[in-house]
Amino acid sequence: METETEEAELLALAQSFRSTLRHAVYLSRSMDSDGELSTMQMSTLSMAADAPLRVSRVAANLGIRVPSATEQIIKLEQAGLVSRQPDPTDSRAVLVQLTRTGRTTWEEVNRRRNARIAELLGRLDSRDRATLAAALPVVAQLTNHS
Amino acid sequence: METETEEAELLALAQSFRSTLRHAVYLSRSMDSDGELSTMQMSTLSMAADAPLRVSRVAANLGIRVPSATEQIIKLEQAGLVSRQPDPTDSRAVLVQLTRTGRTTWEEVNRRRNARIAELLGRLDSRDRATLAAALPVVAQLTNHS
DNA sequence: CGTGAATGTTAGGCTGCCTAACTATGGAAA
DNA sequence: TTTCCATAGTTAGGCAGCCTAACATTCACG
Repeated sequence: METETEEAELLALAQSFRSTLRHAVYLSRSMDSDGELSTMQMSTLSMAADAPLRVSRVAANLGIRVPSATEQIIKLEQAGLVSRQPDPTDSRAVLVQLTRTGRTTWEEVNRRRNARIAELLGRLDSRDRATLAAALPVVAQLTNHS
Repeated sequence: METETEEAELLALAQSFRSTLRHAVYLSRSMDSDGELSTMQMSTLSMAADAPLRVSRVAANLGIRVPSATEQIIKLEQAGLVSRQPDPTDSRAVLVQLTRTGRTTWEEVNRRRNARIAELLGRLDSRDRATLAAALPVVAQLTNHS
């Protein structure tokens, strides 16, 4: 029964994957705990850095509900990183956009976090780095499909 | 300047890695939202499944503070999945161990979540699966070193 | 002994998510 | 035009999970 061993291998991989997922979450949390801005807030700024967007778009991209997005956006607004303007083409909607301070802060935090991760990755030998790099798009594929 | 391009590549990889990390967290959150048990609670059960252990060990392994671990453990206790016994060798300490219900529940939830991830992984072609499998230990290495 | 370290628990607070209920605008159909 | 439903967002209230500070108990050592 070829399919049975395949199934077993798949389950074994799934278990390793889940375990690694925990590690990843752990790592992500430790990134957040520099106190600056949460990963979610950084993601929000990233989106707005490309172009102004609606609250509902932010919520969808973050995978959270609209009221939760509103909450986060209001915090970013109070921190002066983001502004909320009514959408001229639809006055029900609100456009979230980066302020100048928001952009510079975002760039700087981004730089710092990239450097921190780069430092971690730098400890790997180049073979491991290549392995990791190859796997990143696969993970992206996994989450996009679901 | 060879080292400069290396540095730039490392930063680029770091950026991709951070982005993928977000995806991973997203995926992990969606796993949790089946309502059953949180990933952290499952991890706690996993530890206790091996052998009874102290609250402080649970906290250390989960990367949280002792009071937070106490909180989670009490919830697991109230759910009947875990029992708290004073450590016979040190009556300050508390040993967390699985109840019979705890073990069967843990096994079943584990099975279900493995199956869910396996189903996701099954959609990948075998080449991508191999790439992913190769990268898992690298990620583990990353988080252990930090 | 007695004093400082170690182990947990309790109390109180914060963040981030949720649902339900509401306001206001848009759009289409009578 | 007017009515009515859908869409966009906010407000209110609640819950989970983390934190620090303060505490009780036990241990271990001088």
